[in-house]
Amino acid sequence: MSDAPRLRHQVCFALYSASKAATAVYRPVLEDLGLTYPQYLVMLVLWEQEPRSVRELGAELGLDSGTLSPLLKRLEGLGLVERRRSDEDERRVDVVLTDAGTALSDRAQAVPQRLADAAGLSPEEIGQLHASLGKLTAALNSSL
Amino acid sequence: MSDAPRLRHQVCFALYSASKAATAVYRPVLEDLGLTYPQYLVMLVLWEQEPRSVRELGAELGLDSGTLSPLLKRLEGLGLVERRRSDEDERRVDVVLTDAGTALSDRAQAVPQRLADAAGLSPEEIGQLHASLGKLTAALNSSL
DNA sequence: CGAGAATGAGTTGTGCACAATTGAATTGTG
DNA sequence: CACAATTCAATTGTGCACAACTCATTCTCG
Repeated sequence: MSDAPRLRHQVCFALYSASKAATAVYRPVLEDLGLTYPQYLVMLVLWEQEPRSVRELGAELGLDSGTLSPLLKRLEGLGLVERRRSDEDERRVDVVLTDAGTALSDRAQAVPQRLADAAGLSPEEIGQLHASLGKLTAALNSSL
Repeated sequence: MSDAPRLRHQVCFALYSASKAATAVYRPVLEDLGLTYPQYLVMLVLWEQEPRSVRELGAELGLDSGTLSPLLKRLEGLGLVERRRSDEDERRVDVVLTDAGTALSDRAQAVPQRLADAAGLSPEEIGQLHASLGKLTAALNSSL
C-alpha cells in the first residue's frame, strides 16, 4: 500500500475546493452585476471607504499591483471607478467610485445571502468556520 | 453608516484568503520539487492510482480539460507523466506516471506536514475545520 | 543639501480557472 | 444498420495570481 499523501486528507485541498465552490455560487449572481469575484472584492473595499490607493486595496485584499492594475483598469472601463494620481504623493494612485459604482452597492446587497442559503450550515457553524479560517490565515501568513 | 456588505464579515473572503495563504505556504516547498500547486494535486491523484484519464482527473479535482490539458502537457514536458490514447476508447487519454514521476512521491512526503506546522491549530481544530469545509463544499456544489 | 535606499504603480511573462467551441469517437434508438 | 445525441479531449479567449522588473517619486541620513 502506498504511503503517499492522500488528496482527500489534505486540509489544503479542502480549502482549495471550498473556495472554488464558493466563487462558483457567487459567479452567476455577480455576473448580473457585471463583476468577477475579485472585482467584487475591490468594490466591497471601496464601498466601505474611499478613496483608496492601489497600495491600500492591495493590503486589504492581499493582492499586488500586478493583479490590481489591470483589474482596476477594467473597473474603470466599466465606468465604476476612477483613478487619479494623488496630489500629496505623486507615486500613489487614488481610486474613487463613480456614481454608477456607488449605486451598484444597492444591487450587491443580496449577494452574501446567496452563499448563506447555499451553504446549508447553521449560523453557529458558519461563525465557527469563519473564526477557524481567520486563525488559520493569520497563522499561515505570519509563518512566511 | 453604510449598510453595504463588509469584506471581513464574508465567509467567502475568509475562504479565499485562507486558500491563498495555504498555497503560499506550499509554494516554496513545491518549488523544490519543480511543481506548482495544481500540478502537485494532479500528482497526488496519480500517486494514489494510475492510469487515470483526463476526465477522471478532472472529476477528482473539479477541473475541466481547459485547465488540465495544458497542465498535463507541462507535466509531460517535465518528464513526470506520459499521455496516451486509450485502446478501448479512443476518445480517452490515459495519463501514467514515468519512473521519475513515481520517484517524486518520496520527496513529496514532507509537504503536508509543512502546512500543519505553519497552521498553529490543534489536531482537533484541524479535524473540525476539515469536516466543516467538506460539508460546505458538498452543500455549495449540490446547490449549483 | 545630495546621493542612495525605499516606496508605489505599472508592465511582462508564466501558469491556473473557466466559458465556449471544435472535432473525433462512442452510444443509444428507431 | 443508420444517424442523432452524447462523451471526451483539445483549443481559444478572458481574467486572475504572482514573480521579476522598470521607472518615477519620496524618504533618509551623512
